[in-house]
Amino acid sequence: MSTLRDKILDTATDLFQTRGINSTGVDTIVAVAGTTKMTLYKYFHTKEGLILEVLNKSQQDFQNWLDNKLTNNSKAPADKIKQLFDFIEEWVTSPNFLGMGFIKASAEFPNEENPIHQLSSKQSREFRLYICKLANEAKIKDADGLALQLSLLFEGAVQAEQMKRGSGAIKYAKKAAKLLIDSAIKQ
Amino acid sequence: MSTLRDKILDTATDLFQTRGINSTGVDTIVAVAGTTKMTLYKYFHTKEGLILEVLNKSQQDFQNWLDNKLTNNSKAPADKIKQLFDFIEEWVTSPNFLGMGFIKASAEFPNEENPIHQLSSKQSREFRLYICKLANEAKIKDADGLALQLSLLFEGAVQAEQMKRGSGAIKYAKKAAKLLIDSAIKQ
DNA sequence: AATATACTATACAGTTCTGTATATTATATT
DNA sequence: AATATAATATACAGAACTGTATAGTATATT
Repeated sequence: MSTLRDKILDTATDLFQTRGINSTGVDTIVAVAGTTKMTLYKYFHTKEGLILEVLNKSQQDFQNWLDNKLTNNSKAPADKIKQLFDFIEEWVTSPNFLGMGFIKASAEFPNEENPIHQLSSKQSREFRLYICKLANEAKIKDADGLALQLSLLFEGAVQAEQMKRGSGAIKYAKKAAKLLIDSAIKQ
Repeated sequence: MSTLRDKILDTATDLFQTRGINSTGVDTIVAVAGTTKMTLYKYFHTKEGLILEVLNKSQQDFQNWLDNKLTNNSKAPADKIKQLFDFIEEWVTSPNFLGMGFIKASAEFPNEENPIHQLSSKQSREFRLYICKLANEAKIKDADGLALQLSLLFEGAVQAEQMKRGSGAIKYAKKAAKLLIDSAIKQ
């Protein structure tokens, strides 16, 4: 129920996204969150622990948001995968959008042995499996293949948007996704 | 003619890719390169200057390699764009592959005001324009749109491969590219 | 032989970083 | 009223970081 813990988590999430993880010191985090290091280290034993929690929460928030959007708006199971990129567009073009946590984290921690890298990799895999579930529900034959292709488009579009806000890349990713989905349905 | 300058540049390129840019100190670079900081700072006035040169050289090397592959193997201009992802696959699956410099750099320096971020963004744009040139030579109507889509697939596939080596993502990116190119040709 | 050039060795200034130790204050709970 | 809990304030250890100052060496060039 500690609101201070959440405040630290939210502040770190924002600073990591806007300044980078390695470029954000714990001193900055507590200063912006309006608390002290003692409190930060009480809740998160190490900076690495904080980073891992930030990544986990960000991913959960995104997945929950997306899943709610899909289940509330799609009637038939086949509609879900067709609407996927509509909601991704909504997410990417939102003024609050700051990028995808696991994409940036994996770049900052390129070593595959690193726990942060491993979590990023796991989150990427889980998101692909989520798309795969949608493809299976839509009775698509090569669900694995389509899911991988769509996840590539997704990560590419997010990457493009991270590099240059308002790039409009998501519009074309949407078109490409439509084409790939239609082609996969026909098979 | 200075071979020591090149040695520093090559060492930094490797360390930045394998350990991350912010996680690699100049002390580490000179130790691995077998020289001293005085020499490094003689050739590269700041660490930022070194980073910018590393990014520039990496991108030039990649673009030259790709362009040579395409001009040596493709007879008709329309073949070039069709073979693009064959050579990208060759590049990505090579044992020397360590990722795409500008993708990682833009994640480590997310601020759009930062010179390193700006160079990354410029390199991404230039690569897309290169694909666009190929699409135009192949007389594709919506060359801009196709180029953007292919660059998204490219960046997504590289991102996937950076996260997990041997992910096989490039195989499916190739299939998706084929589909998108065929669809763009028909229009 | 004298001199310029390239490089090395080393020490250090000044900052920033993670993480901890210590002491104090405010707020609930019993 | 007494006591546990939560948070603050502050200082600091110890390491790592960028960048520079100083002095010395090795190799060409004139």
